[in-house]
Amino acid sequence: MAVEASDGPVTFKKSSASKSNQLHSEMKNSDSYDDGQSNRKTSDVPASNGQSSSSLNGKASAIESSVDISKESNLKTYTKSSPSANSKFPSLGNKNESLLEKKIPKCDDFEDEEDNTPLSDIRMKMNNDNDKKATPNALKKSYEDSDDDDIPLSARLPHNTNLGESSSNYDDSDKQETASKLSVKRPLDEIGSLHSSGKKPKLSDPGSSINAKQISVRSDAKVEEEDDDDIPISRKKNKVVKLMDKSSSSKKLTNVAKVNKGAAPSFKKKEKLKKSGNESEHSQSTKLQLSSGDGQKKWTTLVHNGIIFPPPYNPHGVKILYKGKPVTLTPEQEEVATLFAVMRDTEYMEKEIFKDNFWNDWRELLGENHVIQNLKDCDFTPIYDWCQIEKDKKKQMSLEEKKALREEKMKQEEKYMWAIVDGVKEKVGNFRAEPPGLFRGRGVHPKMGKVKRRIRPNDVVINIGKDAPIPECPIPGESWAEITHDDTVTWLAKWRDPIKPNKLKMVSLAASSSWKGQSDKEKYEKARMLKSYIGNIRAAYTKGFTSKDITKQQIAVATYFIDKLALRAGNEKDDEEADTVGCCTLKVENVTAEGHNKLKFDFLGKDSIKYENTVEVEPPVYKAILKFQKDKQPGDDLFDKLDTSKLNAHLKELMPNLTAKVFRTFNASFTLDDMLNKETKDGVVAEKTAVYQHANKQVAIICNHQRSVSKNHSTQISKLNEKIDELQAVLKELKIDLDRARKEKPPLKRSSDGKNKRNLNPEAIGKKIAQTSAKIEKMQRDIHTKEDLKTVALGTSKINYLDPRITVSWCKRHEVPIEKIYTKTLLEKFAWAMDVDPDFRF
DNA sequence: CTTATGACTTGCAGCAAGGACG
DNA sequence: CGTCCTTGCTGCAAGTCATAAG
Repeated sequence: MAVEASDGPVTFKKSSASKSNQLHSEMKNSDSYDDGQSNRKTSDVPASNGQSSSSLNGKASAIESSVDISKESNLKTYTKSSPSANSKFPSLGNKNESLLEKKIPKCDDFEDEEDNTPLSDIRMKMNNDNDKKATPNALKKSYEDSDDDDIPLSARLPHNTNLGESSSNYDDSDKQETASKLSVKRPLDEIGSLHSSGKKPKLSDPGSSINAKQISVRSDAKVEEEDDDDIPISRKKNKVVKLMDKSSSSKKLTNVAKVNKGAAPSFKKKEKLKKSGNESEHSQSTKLQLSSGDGQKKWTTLVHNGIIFPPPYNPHGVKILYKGKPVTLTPEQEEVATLFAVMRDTEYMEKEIFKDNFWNDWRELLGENHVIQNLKDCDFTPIYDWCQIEKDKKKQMSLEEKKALREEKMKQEEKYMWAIVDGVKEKVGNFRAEPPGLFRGRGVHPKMGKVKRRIRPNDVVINIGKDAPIPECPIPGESWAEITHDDTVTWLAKWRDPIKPNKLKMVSLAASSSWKGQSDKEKYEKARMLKSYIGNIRAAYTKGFTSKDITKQQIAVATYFIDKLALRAGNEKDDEEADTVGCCTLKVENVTAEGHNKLKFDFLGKDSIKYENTVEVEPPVYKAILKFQKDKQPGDDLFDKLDTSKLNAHLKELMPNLTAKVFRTFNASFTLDDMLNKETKDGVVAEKTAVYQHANKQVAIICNHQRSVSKNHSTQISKLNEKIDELQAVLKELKIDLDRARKEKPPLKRSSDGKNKRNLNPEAIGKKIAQTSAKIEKMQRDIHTKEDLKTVALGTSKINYLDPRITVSWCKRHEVPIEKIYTKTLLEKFAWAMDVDPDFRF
């Protein structure tokens, strides 16, 4: 393959390759993918922030309740093979339209695009000049793609005709039918009625904090819903509630577990039985009918209980020392002092800005004429020690006590954990107001150390259905700032960030919710669409490299970077934030021309993560960069004629809804799909998951997802090495024993303790040798992967960039249990992708 | 147009729960 | 069967991008 593109202008050389070296030089060896060439460097992550947790934060871990159920449903869906997709993602119609009318799904852009895009010709042209030299997989692939670009889209993506509706289904011939037949999808109310003989379910459990006007409770309860149809809703509701409780019980857990692990691996190949009909039943949990468009109505009914606040500050009365003397503080002053005290052994304490900012804010609380006149003379040790003791006490608590505490918390929080959206119960993401704390920015942040004051109900705007009861304000005597009923947004509550007052903090549904699932899916569909446009786009920007119009030229080069290097767009930032850059905000000093068409990138990107990479670029790009840098200072903008909105406006001319970030998604998913399909061999599951991990790692490298090396990394490594040494010694002895045994001599005494060993026959010794060396090998592999991944973060791409359908379909094809790849929460998050066709390709 | 703001996604680190280990 | 380690999950900061406002 690859042939085709090889003559064109765009040289996507080692993009990923070069990047791969990016993280550490260590990994260069042994990694077949990092072939080379590129000059990667080690980037030392400036791991900025040592967070120490303040004891104030309660972290409640989200508990299983609903989880299990949904899991179950996933499995179900799974097993029964794909046909349910449609119902899961109902068309985007308006709830009010009759279902039947909706036969032809309304497609967003996707469909249209395809139709009117005259890609073919353009593409053809392109192919001829496409050049893709050492293209790394991703790009290479894309090139190939562009090759088939001449194939009429319709032919290429036959199934996608209805993208808007159900892109995931490749062959939905029958589904289609099904859909129109029982266009159950949709409106929950409708679904509700379906199941409940037309009445709107009423949720009126007095005990429950949520009173929904209409609830048909699907997702979680769906299991039983089916048999419940004739039960009066009110009762049903109770049942549902119960069910949910149950779900957290171990019983349910076990069931699920059984299903999973049992004889039926999650991804056994199944013949695809396509039944039409009854899928609607299962299509539950995700009814995504939201349209992607903005300003669109996102919901009809929305019921929730608002948010919960941290408990009020409980003064401990411990005094700090000022110039050696104890000072009594008011509770407010003490609270802030405590926030500072607990940060004693973080690296923030070495940062002057941090201390200055803290002092400024604290001083305000102390008042002008306070005894305490400077921070330097304050000794917070007493408070620090007190906190340590408290921490220890907590640690010492018995298991029961801890459990009781946790349950207590759960009980308090439970009502906040759920919202009912259009009758469907959904998990809420973060329903806790952020506790007060000292702001920790990442990198060199001008505001670090500022006091993040306590959020009160009066700061919080609640967004809720008109007919829903207004959540009771959890703090007596206070009240919400405002109640809105904005059905064009998906947040349930918001407040202004006290640190950056023009930033908002919002409470919305959890990642497993339909809202999130739907937009996630749309995101990946958009990226997939880019696949068919990419050839074109590359041709276009290649042409632009030499444009006389400097703006166009800059756009071309910027797009090239975004495509090739997966750079972020790079919005403008103000001085109140850490100084980081993205593509459009690159400074002259961030890119160095090193000769031979090599450009060295070196800058701090999002979260102040260092991006360091040297790449060979197209000669015209190289020239263009030299030109852009000419007559500028190091700190000047490289792309002075450009900003993200201009760039995105341009991208939109090339493909509908295209923006810069789509390239990251595209490159990531494409790479995964490509690598999985090239690398996966027959073998045991562990080998396959290793392939997956390897692909995942490449993606992480492309996206520059780093993590800081854990503090005890080196100790861990040396421990492993020690063990290996020990085993090696054992091995040596065994070999001697083997020799002797063959000569029928008894084994020597054990060197370690001088005791006698059992006299074994050669076979037995041979076996031991094999075992031991296997152990050694395994440990060596462990060390290797550990080193390999010590600065690479795989999670971010798995969560945000890799189309789960690639993973799921791959698992199905290769009989890898999906649980080997996705954790429980990820399975929930990706519920929408579980029933993908095994043949799905990105 | 430019700037501000709002809505929503992406990102790393820390923590705590769960698993491996001796 | 406690301790050490690993890992998943949450917290919240920091991006992107559309749009409203000036």
